[in-house]
Amino acid sequence: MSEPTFATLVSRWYEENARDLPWRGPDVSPWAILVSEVMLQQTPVVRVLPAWEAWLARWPEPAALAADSPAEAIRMWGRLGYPRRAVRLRDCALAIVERHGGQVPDRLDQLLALPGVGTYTARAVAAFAYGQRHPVVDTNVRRVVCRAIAGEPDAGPATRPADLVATEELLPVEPAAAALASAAFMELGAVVCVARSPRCGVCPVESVCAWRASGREAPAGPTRRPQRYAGTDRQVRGLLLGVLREATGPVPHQRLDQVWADDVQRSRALAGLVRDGLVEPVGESSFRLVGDGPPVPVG
DNA sequence: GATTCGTGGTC
DNA sequence: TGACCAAGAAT
Repeated sequence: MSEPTFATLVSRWYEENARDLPWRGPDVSPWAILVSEVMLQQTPVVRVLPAWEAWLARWPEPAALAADSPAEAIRMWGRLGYPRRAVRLRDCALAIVERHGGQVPDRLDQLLALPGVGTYTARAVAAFAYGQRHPVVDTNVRRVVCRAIAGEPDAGPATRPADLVATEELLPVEPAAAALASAAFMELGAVVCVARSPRCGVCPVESVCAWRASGREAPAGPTRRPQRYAGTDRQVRGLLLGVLREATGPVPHQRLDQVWADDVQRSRALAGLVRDGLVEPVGESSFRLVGDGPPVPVG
């Protein structure tokens, strides 16, 4: 008998220790999995849980969401952050209806062509919803592979093609086992091989970890610029959208003016929300979430 | 490739 | 307490 592979070690650990997340259930639809993946883009699991349940209770399939307004999608999105994802997810539902008869496609190229679906999400759906063999590399997998295999403290900020190659080489040949291994890598990175204080004492691959062997050196070089928030356009956008989200229908600009004193920055933020398809002008002096009521007369 | 894009929790 | 972080995508 040969030594168990890296994927086998992590998969065994996963089967004993995985969190009981609802989108991992046996009867979860590809649509529900797609929704979970989009919500989980940069948003912690604990905040996604209730939003995912509510979203699918209201829109159990793509056609239902496609038939509703962007405004309702934005409201249901709540405070998950990056609300453009809500609009894109609805655009995605429209595309699924128009291009694929309302069924989430199972081909990687078709998934990638959907709004709001990038390299990670397309592969995650293909693997977790359809059991295909694709490397699925998110920030967790990237960190696990960089540390345990390459022996490096951490990876760069974005997933690179090399990360996909390195991960693919770890996957079992059999597709279902490969999909399980991908979920296991993600879980390990999310729960054990975490960014700040990795729990090497309970790690299933501690004995073969290259980073561990090298003494767990800290990341080198200048740390990347921290993402500040206070005072940015993002904060102003969030404040503006908060008012529009709580309102029903158009809001006079005077009310929006109250959320931020700087006219220039406030106007820029509002224009950005309009450009991004989140907000639309109504008449000369009001704004609303896109589609939040009857169509705006043109001309 | 570097930026932009929310929100809230942790240490 | 403010820096850091959380299943990325689009430009």
